[in-house]
Amino acid sequence: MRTRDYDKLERIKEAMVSLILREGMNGASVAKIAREAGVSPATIYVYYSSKEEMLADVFREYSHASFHALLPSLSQDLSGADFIDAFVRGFFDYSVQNEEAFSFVEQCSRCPTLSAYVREEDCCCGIFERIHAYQHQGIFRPMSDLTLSALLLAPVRFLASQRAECGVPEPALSELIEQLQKMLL
Amino acid sequence: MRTRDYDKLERIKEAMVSLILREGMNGASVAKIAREAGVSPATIYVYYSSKEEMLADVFREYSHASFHALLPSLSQDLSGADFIDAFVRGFFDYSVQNEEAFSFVEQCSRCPTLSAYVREEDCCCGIFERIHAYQHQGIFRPMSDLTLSALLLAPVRFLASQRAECGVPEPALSELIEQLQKMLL
Amino acid sequence: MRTRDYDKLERIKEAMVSLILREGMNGASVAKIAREAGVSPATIYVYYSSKEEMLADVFREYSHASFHALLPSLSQDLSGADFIDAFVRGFFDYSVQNEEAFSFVEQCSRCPTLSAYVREEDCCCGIFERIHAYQHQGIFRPMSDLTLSALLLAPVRFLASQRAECGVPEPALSELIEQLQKMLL
Amino acid sequence: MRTRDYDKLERIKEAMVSLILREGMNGASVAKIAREAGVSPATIYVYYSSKEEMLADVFREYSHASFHALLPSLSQDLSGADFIDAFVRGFFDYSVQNEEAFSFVEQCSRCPTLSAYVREEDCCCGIFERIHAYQHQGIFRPMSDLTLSALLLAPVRFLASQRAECGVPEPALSELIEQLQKMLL
DNA sequence: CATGAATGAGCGTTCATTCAT
DNA sequence: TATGAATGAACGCTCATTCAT
Repeated sequence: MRTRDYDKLERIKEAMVSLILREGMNGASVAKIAREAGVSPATIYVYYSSKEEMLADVFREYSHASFHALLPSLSQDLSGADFIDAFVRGFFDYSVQNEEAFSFVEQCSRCPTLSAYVREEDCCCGIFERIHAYQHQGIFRPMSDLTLSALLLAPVRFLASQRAECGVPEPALSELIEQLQKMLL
Repeated sequence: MRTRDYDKLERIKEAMVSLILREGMNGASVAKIAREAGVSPATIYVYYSSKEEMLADVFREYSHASFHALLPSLSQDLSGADFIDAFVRGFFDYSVQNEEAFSFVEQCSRCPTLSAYVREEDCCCGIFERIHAYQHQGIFRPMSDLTLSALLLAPVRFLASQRAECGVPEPALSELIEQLQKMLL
Repeated sequence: MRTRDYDKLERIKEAMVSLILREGMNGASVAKIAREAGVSPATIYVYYSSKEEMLADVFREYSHASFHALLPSLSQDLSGADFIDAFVRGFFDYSVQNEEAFSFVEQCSRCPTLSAYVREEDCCCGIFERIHAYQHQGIFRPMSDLTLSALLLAPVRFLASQRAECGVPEPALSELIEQLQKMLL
Repeated sequence: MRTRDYDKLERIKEAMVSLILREGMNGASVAKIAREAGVSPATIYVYYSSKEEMLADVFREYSHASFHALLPSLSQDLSGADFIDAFVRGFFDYSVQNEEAFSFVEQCSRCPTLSAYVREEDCCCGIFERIHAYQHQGIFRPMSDLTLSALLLAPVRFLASQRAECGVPEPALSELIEQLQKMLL
């Protein structure tokens, strides 16, 4: 059930990420966000104590969201290959469908003043726990988490970010999955 | 008539990327850049017609620079495995040594208003030509350029960006190289 | 929520015309206007969306004001000669007493980027209606509105603008009135 | 014979008045004037010690020019009526044909910081001498110079300034001449 | 004489934030 | 809670002018 105020907060967050997708971090001023959300600038300060806090909060929330959204589809009994397939496709699809949130998180995570607010390992811990389980079973090759992130997350994000320009044909995704399966299993 | 002082221009560029590394895109105002470069704000407009043009120009220049710097060390007669090793280490080391430029490019390429100014394939074409040669010889597995970028560039950039926080131990880099060799050859 | 302070707005307008009288259009910067009005520069943008809009708005308002102020003293039952006398003296006196507004309007109406905002015939229509009535009665000589403006308005404005330097002795005004009566009746 | 440098100075003056006609006094910056004249900003300071001096000088020059241009056509032996006709039409035509200079002078003469540089009576002295001669002969009615200016100059300038918008049909000019003849003779 | 480079000061405007209701 | 008004500071940029050649 959505209360009216929940709507207001939600509209503020959506206005912010939408503006940031369209105009970059510089284009998202408090006044513009408020106008786009249909509230007064002062209202934003009812929910957040500063713009930085707002950015950090939403950055945190959206950083976790993609992984949380993915978990249900990664049931425990998948084969290694199917797990990789499901994860890569799920992560990619989610990023594409939530383009605004994805672009927002990508921008925040490169920004020196914001990146410290979110530690990647806190976001994808659920996923990594499952991979660790696979590794203990000998299904996944042993590999540091950092390498895993570099190989599993970075390429998918890259493809998702290229989609707007290149369209990322299905083959590239399949090709990537195939290579990752070869590499990780 | 006074002649242009290209040392001044260089200081402007360095001030800009340095500020952006420390404070993010929002922190790099024209006034701050000028102060840090030891010039007047107006001087910046002798060399660039707008802040956006300045960002785009330097973004373009630094985007190419890392690949150009790499080319000499990628001699034609390397084995496939050595090529991957040289490229990954070279790319990583360059990114770490030129931390400011690397962070600047990373931020720009995520910014919707700037990313269009630089097309990745225009930057790394020299590298890709060599890989295509390897592919024709059957040394590299056939693979689309997009997939190649996703697998070769994105993970290394990821590790380079994590270095500040995690320190990226040598093992992770070796591990990555090993996996990439398996995958691409 | 705070309510708009129309006294503040009035001070802004007065500061603007006062500055423009003293220093010309170039001398009236937003910052100076704000300082003189005792408000923040940003406050001006609560009431006007740009400096140009502010100039145009006040130009429009003050252009109408002098004619509106005159109407009451031009009662319908004046003889032709008395009408001319009352109009000329009234228009002159108003211009002299509201020196700042008068100078402001004179400057704006000569400025190519502002003059289009105000059409003279929209300002003095009340006056011209009365003259048309006189003309229908055969009291005023038939004459195009343009000629009427040239003969009735332009000379009075000229005298008003000369006053600061020459002091415009009373005789000149009487002389003018006398000639105009001869000409128009 | 025009030397190259004379051309340069002339181009600067023309660029200035042209810009001021198109964009108003605020739109005519030294840089824009220089660009439009095809010279360097610094070159302007070879001829004038400051922008204010440039404005004042050209204001003075162009203020005199219209009256000087008129004198030849006002031969001594004209009848009073013909003199008025020749003067009004000549003054009007000159203002229309030299639209840029006319608009420039009109703007300068209303500007508090510039108007002091030019005294009207210094410009039209030649004309007024002739009128004084007519007055001594009893052809022109006795009248103060101020009133004369108000009646002869102001209305014509008014019509000239309206021309751009209203087109000032010939009739208005004839009508004005007729009235002025009635009044002054 | 003539120039493009260089500048400190100032431009019009918007910023993130707080005030008063 | 929610608001439009209000703001000092800062924004990107241009100004009139001077410098060095």
